[in-house]
Amino acid sequence: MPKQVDYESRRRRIAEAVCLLSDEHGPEGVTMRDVATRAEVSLGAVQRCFRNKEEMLLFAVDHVGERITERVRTRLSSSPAQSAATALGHAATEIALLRRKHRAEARVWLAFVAQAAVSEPLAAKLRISYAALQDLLARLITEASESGPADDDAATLDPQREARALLALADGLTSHVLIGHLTSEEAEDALHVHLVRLWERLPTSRPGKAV
Amino acid sequence: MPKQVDYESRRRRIAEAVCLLSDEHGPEGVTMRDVATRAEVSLGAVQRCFRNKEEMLLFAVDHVGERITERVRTRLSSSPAQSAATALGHAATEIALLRRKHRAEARVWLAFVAQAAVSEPLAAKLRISYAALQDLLARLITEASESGPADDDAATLDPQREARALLALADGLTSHVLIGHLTSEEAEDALHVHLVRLWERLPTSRPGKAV
DNA sequence: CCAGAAGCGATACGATCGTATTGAAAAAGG
DNA sequence: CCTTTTTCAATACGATCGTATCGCTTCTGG
Repeated sequence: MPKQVDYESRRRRIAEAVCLLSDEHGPEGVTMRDVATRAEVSLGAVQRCFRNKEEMLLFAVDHVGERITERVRTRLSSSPAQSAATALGHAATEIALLRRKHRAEARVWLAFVAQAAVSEPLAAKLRISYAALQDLLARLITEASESGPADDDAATLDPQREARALLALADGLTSHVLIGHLTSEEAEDALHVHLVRLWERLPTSRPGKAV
Repeated sequence: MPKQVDYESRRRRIAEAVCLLSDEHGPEGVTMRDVATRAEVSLGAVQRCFRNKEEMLLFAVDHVGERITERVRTRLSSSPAQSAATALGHAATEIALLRRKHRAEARVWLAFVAQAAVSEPLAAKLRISYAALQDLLARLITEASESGPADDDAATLDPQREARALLALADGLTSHVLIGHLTSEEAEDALHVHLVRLWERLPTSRPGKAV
């Protein structure tokens, strides 16, 4: 066989280029040629990595999804959760992609979400990422409510329900920041308020204050 | 002069076609030719109505924005607010575009939001619509909190802050429904819960139950 | 050592896009 | 009634897209 190339790393490299270009012109605005140029490979190389453009975009959205969920996870394990509540705050803030550093990632994500409303295979990929994020949030909420005193009264909070709302709020805030309707400070404030109210409803005795 | 045509009505007719096609293929996927066909006019007619494609898309997004805000307004005036709280519920549900009937409108809106993250003039248009919606929500929240007993204690709720969060939540829920991560029932439930908790914080004596 | 499979960059091709242009039809003014 | 101006539909044009194809290089298995 001929020169062996690491296809996996090349695909990732191309996915990075797709993200950079999607950030600039939207995912539909990226061309195979631009991707090749940005990834510093030939057009033919891109074609050999992916059968067609759609496959390339699908791979890229998977790539972004993994990066985001992974970053949330590392953020959680790095600050080893003084309390589940603060961990939840970190996770939510991370998901909202509010930091200016991650503005590009947020734009890419939003662009793919919009595209997914029209492309079912893309939507399927996104659902996987969203389900993972929601489960993660729900788990944190569960931990947070269990870390409190024994919850004597019956059902206090439905973690999945709370996670759904939190995830939707984070996503909505992110898009509003992206189009300039909100400043990132306003968005962060809204997220903060939401979390504080969530904690107030936890059966925990001490009214947590950390964020 | 030659045959006089009503340009304004034609522009609206074309905008409708743009919406229909954006719902199917995304706003970037619409072509001038398809728009002309769908609007049952010639390509030349479309060109005479709008200098170029971008102008056409901008007009279309304005059109959708007006339709949405107007529908929210009429919904409010039609059910003459037994209480400001129920009016707020109606408004939020309407904004979230959760009804299947308005799924297309929601898709169009989401598509334009994503596009706006890349196109500043489009973002400017969207900001206007969002500001109008947020103000409307804030006004309703204000009314709702004033309808209660004299709020003796100081600041109880910041209407603009609550409106921001509510709007973001509605938007996030809508997009999650669109990509199939949530059912419209789950989204409606999340919105409902959020509103109930909002009312619990109102200085109103009677813990309102209507939605 | 060498035949051949696999990877490579470059180019070609057909389709489709937005926009420009063209010539005929139509309505108002003199 | 005829000129003039506006509108119309249709076609032309250049650019750009995704994809297919084609030699040439490069490395491995026998």
